[in-house]
Amino acid sequence: MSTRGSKQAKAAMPDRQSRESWLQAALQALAKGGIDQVRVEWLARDLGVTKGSFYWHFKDRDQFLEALLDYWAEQSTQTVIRNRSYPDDPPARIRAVAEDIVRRDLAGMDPHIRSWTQYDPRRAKVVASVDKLRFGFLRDLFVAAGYPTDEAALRAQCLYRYALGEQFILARESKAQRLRRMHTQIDLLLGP
Amino acid sequence: MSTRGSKQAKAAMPDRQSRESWLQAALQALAKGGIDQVRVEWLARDLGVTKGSFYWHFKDRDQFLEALLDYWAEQSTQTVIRNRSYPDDPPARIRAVAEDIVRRDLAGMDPHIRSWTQYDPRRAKVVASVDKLRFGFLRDLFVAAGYPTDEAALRAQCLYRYALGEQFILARESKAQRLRRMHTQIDLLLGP
DNA sequence: TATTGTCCATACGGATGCGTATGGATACGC
DNA sequence: GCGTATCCATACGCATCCGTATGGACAATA
Repeated sequence: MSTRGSKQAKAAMPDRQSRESWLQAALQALAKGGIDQVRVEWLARDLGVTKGSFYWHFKDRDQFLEALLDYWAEQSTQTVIRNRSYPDDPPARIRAVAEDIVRRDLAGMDPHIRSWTQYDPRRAKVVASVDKLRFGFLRDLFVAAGYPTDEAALRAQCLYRYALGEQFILARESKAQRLRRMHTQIDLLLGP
Repeated sequence: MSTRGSKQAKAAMPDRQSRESWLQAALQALAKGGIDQVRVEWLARDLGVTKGSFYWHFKDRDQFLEALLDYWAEQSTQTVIRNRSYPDDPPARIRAVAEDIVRRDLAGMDPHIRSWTQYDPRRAKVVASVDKLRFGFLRDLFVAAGYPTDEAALRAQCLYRYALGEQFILARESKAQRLRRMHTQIDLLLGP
């Protein structure tokens, strides 16, 4: 974690930030309180530096937010990619992917991301492409599990929205509870 | 619409605002771009008045946001209440409620509400109570449709999260498309 | 050691939005 | 018609945050 400089990372030079460390900090701030928690000076304080660093790495806040969205999209699709190389057991893979969605730290970020991007066509496009990728992957798994294409799409949509909605329900439940219920849910969707 | 004064509304006195007209405007702003679009001076501009009005009706912005959340909660649960007096055909009622959730103008507001309230325990509590009410209503319908309690809860959870997730998917689809797919979805959940 | 490149600190100007103070306008009871 | 209550306009101080300008610290290279 925390890719330090650009060329080498020897030992000294404390608190030198990289582009990515700023993005990482922003992602954490975003997860905590939405996009209006992503303030240049606050991130700087979190990182222990000043704005000077920020404006060296980025042109301005807008461009930074652009990069942030891309960063999120990349992180959010790695979940999918990583699960491509799973043993050839569709139901197990479905469970794995769904679990991954719940388990990741990125969980809980979606409401903020979507609230933020909803009314900006450019940004909405990025989110839509993430949705498309993740959904398509789920659908293919249902197809692989033996359902005809329509049926598979339907069930994938149900599961995807379930996983999404799961992040927005503010009930105080343990992760274990959530996972268990999601498993039951998947069993239902893998039924007849 | 636009409840005018407090006592009577004769003819003159243009642009007198009520508490509720402020809340209504705020709700619209919220739906458009999240909580940081709810700014006192912007709402004033929208309503054609100045801040003076705002600070007559409300103590400050915080108290106003408090009231706004309650206002949303009230609006969001009216959907449920209204459907309590529906003919005694559980599947039909399920469809009606689900449609209502999609159709209402409050649809699309949820991501903003949840992004806003997620990390504030007091506010999260309000949202949680709304969820509880709406979910409970759905679950009872599934029970009425003949499922045992666990099964009913499971299916209700699936449907509720589906309806929630539906608001967060930014895909460009018509309302008709969404409704049609939701119907198919419900058929799946009303299956064996 | 001198030089260059990388990264950050400091200090400032400007914009924006919150909250307050005060007075004005209109409607209503008497 | 007069006083009072209701509701809003105007103008101000204040804090916050963005972006820039400028110089300094440190490492790498020669």
